[in-house]
Amino acid sequence: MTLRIFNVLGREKQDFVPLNEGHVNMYVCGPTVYDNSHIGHAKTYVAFDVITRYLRATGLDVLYVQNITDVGHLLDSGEDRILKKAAQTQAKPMQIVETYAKAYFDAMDKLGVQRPDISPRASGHIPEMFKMIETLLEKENAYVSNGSVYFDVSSDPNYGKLSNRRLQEQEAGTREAVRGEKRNPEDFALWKRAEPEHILRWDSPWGEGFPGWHIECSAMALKYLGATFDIHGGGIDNIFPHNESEIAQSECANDAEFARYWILVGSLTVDGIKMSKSLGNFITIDDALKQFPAPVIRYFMQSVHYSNPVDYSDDAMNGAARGWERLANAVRLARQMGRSAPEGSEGIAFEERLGTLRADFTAAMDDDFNTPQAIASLQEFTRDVNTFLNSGTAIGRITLDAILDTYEATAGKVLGILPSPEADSGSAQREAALIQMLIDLRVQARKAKNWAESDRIRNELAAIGVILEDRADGTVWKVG
RNA sequence: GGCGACGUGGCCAAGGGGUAAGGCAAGGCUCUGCAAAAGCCUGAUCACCAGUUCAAAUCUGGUCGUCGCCUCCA
Repeated sequence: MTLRIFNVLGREKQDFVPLNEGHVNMYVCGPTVYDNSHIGHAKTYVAFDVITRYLRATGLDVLYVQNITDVGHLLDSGEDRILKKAAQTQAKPMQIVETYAKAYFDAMDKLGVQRPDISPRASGHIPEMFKMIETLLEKENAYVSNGSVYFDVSSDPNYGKLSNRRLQEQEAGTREAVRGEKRNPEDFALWKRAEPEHILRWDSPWGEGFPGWHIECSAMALKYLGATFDIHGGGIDNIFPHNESEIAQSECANDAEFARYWILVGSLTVDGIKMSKSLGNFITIDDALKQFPAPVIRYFMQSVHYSNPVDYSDDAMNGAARGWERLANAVRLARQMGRSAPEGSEGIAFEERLGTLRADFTAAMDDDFNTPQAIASLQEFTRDVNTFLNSGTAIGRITLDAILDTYEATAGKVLGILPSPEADSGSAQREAALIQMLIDLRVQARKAKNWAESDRIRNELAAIGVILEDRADGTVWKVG
């Protein structure tokens, strides 16, 4: 079975064949760091995190580049969004950038998103952009106008091939101020002349200015991944004009195909509508983490295929939380049983079921990273695991470890949704020992049928977040 | 107006020509001092209409509806 990917370029599912066998070069459009990251970012970057993890799990060597945009883009008011924020907070632009770049990485770390191999910043690649712009000028794909440089869309017959947009059909609704400088309204800026009040500015062959809206990705992708690379990712909302323009610039400048596979992620809405500050439905990742643990958020994001839009709502999140809980409980039970299990391989016949789960999981992921299907496989598997663990038959350490290894290889390493293991630190061990002492006391009370005392211990532990569950073979605990 | 996605049981959501995965919720049951956890059982003909076909939720055309993009956006 080979991996198949829905290539937005061409809109069909294709066998994935890397340019260089065994290696995958991937570029994903990163965030503009001018504010806290929200759950829409979480959806996109969790998706590419899982994609990267899966590619690596299949043995591919992935080089994952994701930019940090820190040069600002124009707002429709004509203001630069980073400058706008800087004015609001009386801070220097680069202070804003630094603050939110850190916040972005913090948020991603908390979500268990593995960091890209390279996180290049636009502001550090101005020379690379110059070079590409100059090439485009030499080849007459671009022209200078009043201190700015524009890409001449009419010079690229392929413009529109990703988004299926043909020029004539678009509204010519560009801002008045800029329209006069362009030959065609559809032309986009490679370099923009800086007005006097513009703080973020660089010297350039065309005067002081700042980079256009799309050139950074083209320049950085070229630098780190080469003219042609395997996968370009991002949010579907950037398909036009951003991704389309990236392709145009790069393919005209490099005389080579740009990205071979385009993977674009569906957007996230909140209660059915797009997040926006003015609507007050803007949910940051930190807000979400106050309500739900990271694995639940990941589970939720992956319960819908990456290419589909997902709607964030209390009902959906609570459903995801309960569903995740079921998987997590089975894993935690297996871990607990492992601590007191006999060393042997009793119950090893269950291994056959481990094999089918791995096969089902792989088949699902090979089919365009079908995480909802993969999770369904895990849920069915978990039903069988629960039946097995609760069957009362002796289960040896080797068998329990095999079950846990299987969870780790699928839900853990690839999906990143396993509950964190109980820490091995000294204080955690002390805590566990104390809890065990209380459990032992309660066992005495239960033997004496002292239900009041038994319930008191359980309730008081519950109040501090330790949940006790009585099983036929003893009492287990978990942090709730 | 143009481009694109989508409409599957109360909710979330896979599938996508051969007769509807999975999760949540609900009800019943088993286990159980109670609780929790876990397991078992119960439910949809796939927005609507018209075609193609031996066969359609899956293909084609149309209708209605929802969402996103077309200006920065993950």
